[in-house]
Amino acid sequence: MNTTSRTEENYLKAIFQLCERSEEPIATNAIAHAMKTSAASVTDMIKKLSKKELVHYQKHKGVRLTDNGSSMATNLVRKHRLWETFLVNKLNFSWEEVHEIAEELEHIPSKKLIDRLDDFLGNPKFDPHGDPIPDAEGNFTFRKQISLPELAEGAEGILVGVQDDTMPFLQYLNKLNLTLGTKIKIVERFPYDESTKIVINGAQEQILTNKVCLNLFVKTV
Amino acid sequence: MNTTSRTEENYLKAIFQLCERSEEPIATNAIAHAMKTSAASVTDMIKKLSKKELVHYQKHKGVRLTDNGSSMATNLVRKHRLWETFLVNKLNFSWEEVHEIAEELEHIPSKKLIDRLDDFLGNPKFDPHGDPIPDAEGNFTFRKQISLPELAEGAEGILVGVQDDTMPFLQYLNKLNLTLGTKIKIVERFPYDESTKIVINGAQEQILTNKVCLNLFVKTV
DNA sequence: AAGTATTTTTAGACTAATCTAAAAATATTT
DNA sequence: AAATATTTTTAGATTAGTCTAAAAATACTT
Repeated sequence: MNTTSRTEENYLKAIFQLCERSEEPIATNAIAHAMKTSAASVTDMIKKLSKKELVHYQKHKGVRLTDNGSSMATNLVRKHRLWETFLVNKLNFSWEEVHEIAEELEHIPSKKLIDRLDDFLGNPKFDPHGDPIPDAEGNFTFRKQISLPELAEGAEGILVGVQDDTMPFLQYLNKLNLTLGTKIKIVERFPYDESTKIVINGAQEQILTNKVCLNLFVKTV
Repeated sequence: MNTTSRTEENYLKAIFQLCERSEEPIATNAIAHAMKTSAASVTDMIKKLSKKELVHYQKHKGVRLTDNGSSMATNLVRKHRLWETFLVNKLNFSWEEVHEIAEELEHIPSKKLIDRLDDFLGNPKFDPHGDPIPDAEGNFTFRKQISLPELAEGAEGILVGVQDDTMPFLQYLNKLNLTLGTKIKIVERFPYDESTKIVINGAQEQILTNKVCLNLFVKTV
């Protein structure tokens, strides 16, 4: 059987996401933490993925995705983000509700399905959290974006993405009226507590903590 | 854990479908055949479902769904048929392609998802094969329909459903231009080989075998 | 009603994914 | 560089779902 189980897919996706943040091989423990499982289980699975040539692996040296593993993971990301877009744009879900459901939908296997869905949605390049959606060949669209702390005092930007896409953060942004496409102007920075005063859509003033600012991506206008 | 696995769901659905055709308890072998597995596996699973009170079961006496089991199965049918409708109506799949993909999609757990999908599709009452879609409470819409052999010679009907929804049959119907909504007139029956001559949409003449006729449902106009 | 055939259940083994606990390897500290 | 701490791997057990083969129960025939 040369098929890939749901569990294997989840490991591949977790490794892919850890790879994005580091050049180094990924540690067993890091994967165990991401997958909420034990290091022993990770070792077992790594051996299995290695046998299938989806990861490069040497004992005690951590793990990297092979080209094959990487393209499988990219395809999962594509499916995840397209389904999220469907849920928000067509079924009127809000951006913080969709992650969990998309975790399930991303494992539906048909390529034809996902390509038809892509067309149905108008071949979107970014998902409801501003993350890029790879195309059928695995190419990501890059956007020149900067995090809010990089935006100069007095400058303006459009909110185009978030770093953290978990429920609590997205719900907090909802409360602040911060949705994708919102215009943000940096009014003043307060070194004392690293907070930032912004104006939202030229109207509403707001103080943001540094933690929030680090999780917001804007493009300059 | 009071959750229901994918495998358990598939057994429930198979039993539900067997129940539709008989008043008698369902035999272990019948389930084994439907699930393409061994009788031994079925016995194991039946015990498990029985412990969860999803089926009534006595050794050697066959199996029936409990109210609980029945409503879970109905919900699976609802999900299956709504997804099929989505695939055909929104993603332009043809009616013979959708069964396999819907077998996967029906296991996605969110109730909110399926109710939103239902609304998005305009709360359809029948799927692309003419089968009724139960509502969120599990109620089926019944339609007065008869199979083609019940339609009198000279009478007309509109094709509203098929008994067999497997690929080969549906593809055969495609070749004959027989799709849901087609007008069928019985021209003449030939007792010699039990075949039937029909006219499709008042234009195309066609001979159908009894096997095909038995699988077609029409409503009279 | 006795014997045969069929169906169903039990028994025991297998695989995938997981766990805990212990052993081995690597990294850090003094 | 030795001692300690951490990380990773191994070993052995567990669970869900499956299998085959044999035993038990039921059904069919004559």
